[in-house]
Amino acid sequence: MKELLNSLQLRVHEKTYIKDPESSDLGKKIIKYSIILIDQLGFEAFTFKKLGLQINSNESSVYRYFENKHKLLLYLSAWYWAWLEYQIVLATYSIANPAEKLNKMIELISQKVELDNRFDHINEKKLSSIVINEFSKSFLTKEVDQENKEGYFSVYKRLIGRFSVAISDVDSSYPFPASLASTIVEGSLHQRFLKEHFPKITNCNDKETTILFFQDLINKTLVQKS
Amino acid sequence: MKELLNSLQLRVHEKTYIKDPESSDLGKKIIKYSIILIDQLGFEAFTFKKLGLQINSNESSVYRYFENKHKLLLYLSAWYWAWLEYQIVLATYSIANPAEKLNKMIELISQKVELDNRFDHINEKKLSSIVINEFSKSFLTKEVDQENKEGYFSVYKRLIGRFSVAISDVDSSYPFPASLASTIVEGSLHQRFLKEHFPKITNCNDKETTILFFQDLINKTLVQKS
DNA sequence: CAAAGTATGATAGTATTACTATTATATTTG
DNA sequence: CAAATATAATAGTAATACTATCATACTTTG
Repeated sequence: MKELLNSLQLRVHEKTYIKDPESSDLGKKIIKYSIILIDQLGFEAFTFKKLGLQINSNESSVYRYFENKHKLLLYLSAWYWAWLEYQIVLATYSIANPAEKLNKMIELISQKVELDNRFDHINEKKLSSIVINEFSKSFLTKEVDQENKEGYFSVYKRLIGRFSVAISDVDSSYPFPASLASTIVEGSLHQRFLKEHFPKITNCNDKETTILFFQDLINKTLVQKS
Repeated sequence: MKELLNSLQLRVHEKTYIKDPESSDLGKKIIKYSIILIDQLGFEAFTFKKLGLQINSNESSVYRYFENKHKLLLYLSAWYWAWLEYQIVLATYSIANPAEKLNKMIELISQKVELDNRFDHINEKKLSSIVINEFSKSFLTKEVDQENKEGYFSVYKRLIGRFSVAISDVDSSYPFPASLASTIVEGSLHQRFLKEHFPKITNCNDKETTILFFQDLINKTLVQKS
């Protein structure tokens, strides 16, 4: 089992890249240092030129992997959501009780991310910061409908779908499972942002409170079948 | 009363602008057409050059009012939140029952915006679209802490504070009033975005359902004092 | 092992953006 | 009418977001 996990590779929608970054050393370097640089500089100040400089490679070489930095952000986000989905599926697979399962899912999505050494070139902690700070920018665009149609957000939507199903499994009569699911997923990012930058408009101040807030929310909102 | 309202002018943090756009015809034209253009092109493709062209003025003239388009977005957002706050305060001032008051607040923040003809040069419908699509970009930056310290987000935070107080007025024992408040305000924007672009991950499909979703959420989450 | 193919690097070039600076002109005010 | 102020026009700069071309190095395969 552990060996299986060690050779794991997450599949990301192949339209996000021109050449698969997992297919070469340079590609992996691009991923590794783009995560470091975007986290450090922010998405706006990040450029392929700076990335090329950082990895002792060339701007033009980066362009052979990704069309532009927006597509790179789509790639990184998709990877993150796929990674989280994987964790969630694995950790909740064997939980039979629907309420317990949903609570576990909320814990996994709200908690502080820890490094996953199965993926050497990806710093999941920094990547989760990027998702918190930049993911919204990947869909708040004029091209969102076209890109959605082309499937760039399918992993993200599938994850929300899983929450939606888990919600309905707890309370099949609840009328807004999808909205509650998307509110929790988006909200978990937002509360973690507020914790860092606008502490006065959140009560979440550590790992525990963020989880408790959302668990309390669903436990009160949903009526458990007994 | 009506006359009073007609001469109304909302105050926006004076650091967002170099010269107050309300103080001249050109300034009002800049506001009016920046709303139209940002809504049309999206924030990324919007430039002061295009705006100058649109209003038969000059790029350099626009720069005399706003340092850059980011500050303009801060201005427009602050105006929107001040406007919404005003509506909410006015509409709920006389409601004594806390639960009824909070429900009304949620209605006002979740509903589709209608034109307010007291402000001739501002199209509130388009402005609300801008807030839905672009507001997050105004704080998801590396400069957020500095700008927050300088007060650019104070109206937004004050509005969330009002929700937080209203929540505690309904249920003083509820442990996460600020988080619930920020989740509702952010969520109301997010659900309206999803309704347009990701309908599969929301149950909100019209004005009513968005309001009902959030009202249902607080009515179940909060224990009313009876 | 040589030829061909592929990946990367280096350099140059373009259009656009996000400004700043300067000067000219028009309008307002004292 | 003079002075002050607002706006317009033009030019210029550095950076961005690419595209194109060519050279070179490394890899595969016949």
